[in-house]
Amino acid sequence: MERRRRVPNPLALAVLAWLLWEPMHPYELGRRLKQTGKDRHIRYTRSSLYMVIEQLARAGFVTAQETVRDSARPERTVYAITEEGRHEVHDWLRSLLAQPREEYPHFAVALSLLSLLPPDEAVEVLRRRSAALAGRIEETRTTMDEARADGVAWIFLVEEQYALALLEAERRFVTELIESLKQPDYAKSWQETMGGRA
Amino acid sequence: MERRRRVPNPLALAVLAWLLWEPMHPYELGRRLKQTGKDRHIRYTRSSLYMVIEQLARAGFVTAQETVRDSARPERTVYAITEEGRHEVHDWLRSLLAQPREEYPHFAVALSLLSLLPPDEAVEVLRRRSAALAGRIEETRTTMDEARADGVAWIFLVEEQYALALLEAERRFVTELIESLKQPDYAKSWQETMGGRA
DNA sequence: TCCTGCATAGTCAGCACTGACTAAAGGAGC
DNA sequence: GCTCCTTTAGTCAGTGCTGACTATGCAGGA
Repeated sequence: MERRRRVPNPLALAVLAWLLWEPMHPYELGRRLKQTGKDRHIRYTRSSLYMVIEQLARAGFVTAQETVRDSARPERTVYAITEEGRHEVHDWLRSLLAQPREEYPHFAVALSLLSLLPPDEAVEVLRRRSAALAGRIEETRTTMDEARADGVAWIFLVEEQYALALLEAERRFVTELIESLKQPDYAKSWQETMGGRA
Repeated sequence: MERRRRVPNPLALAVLAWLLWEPMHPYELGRRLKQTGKDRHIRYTRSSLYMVIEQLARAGFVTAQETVRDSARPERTVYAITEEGRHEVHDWLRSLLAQPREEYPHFAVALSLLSLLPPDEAVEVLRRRSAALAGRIEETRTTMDEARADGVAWIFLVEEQYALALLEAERRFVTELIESLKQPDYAKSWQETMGGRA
């Protein structure tokens, strides 16, 4: 199906995409990722950034162009994307968009063990989640509104729109789940099967 | 906020939960994870299972009980959960349920780069995704129906229900996105800004 | 009787990732 | 002109994870 990528870390895709624009040194890349808020959807730390760029260089997707010593700053290596790198971006992007991947949200694991908790405790923690989700939904909406007010086109906000859709779906799910757990027959059957545990 | 877990891998939570039931050897644990389909929501391979159990033992959440040499099979070490382990399961479970974590779905990264693709190409790949999503939705529904027919209680299917809710939300999102991309003014503005690239 | 394939059970080398550290320059405050 | 904090820029040790490998028993066919 999907052949394994030479550098599977999604951070690598973002790096390649920025280098499509112009050559840059790692620190600059990191700054742009932060500034444009793209780091909200990618697991990003400075050390992993350097690691990933090293891997990209080994794979031949980028090349070290020059080592600049601007005035007196620590020296910075500027990287440029290669032809192979350009190809990789497009191929990877198409495949990520076309094929849903198995994702493993932590919440799903927790849900599969929900029966371990007494019903009232389960309801309590899920209420806390619901409130937290409401907060995130609010935040995301604000971010998007502000961006739109700054004239950012909708196409550059699709990933936020997607995050919002998922958050809202999860919130609906949690709300319904809480209702189900509050039914007296659930409490009863839980007592019968799990009540006598250590 | 959330203090870091000694063994953060979610597979560890599943392992501890099974050991709550009775002591077991690693291979047996793996078999049960597969049989009950819990491996669909956890990143699971045999090697990571052994690694995780080793980590749990170091952390004091499980202890090696005995090394059995049943007839002639390779010897198997049986592990039991400790008091600390029991505590960890409940604490971890509660915190996973109560606090939404930052998840980093690959699709979000891809979406943030959607503007790189020509509109008609974007529409084409997203249509493929939509079809794939429909397939998964169908599969999940079937799995759940079969389980229910076998008398499995709803509480043991919540994680599937959750997966279904997310899949359906994503499908709706993709459908709407395709419609937006098909608008002639998007093609026009894409031509203007991106048309003249390499 | 031998061979092949499959299920059981576990090990390990190599690489990826993270948190913590280094180090120099710029600027604020006194 | 001195001190201290922040920003810029990058390194590295330690640990975690994955794919590929090892090894044994057993069933069934030729």
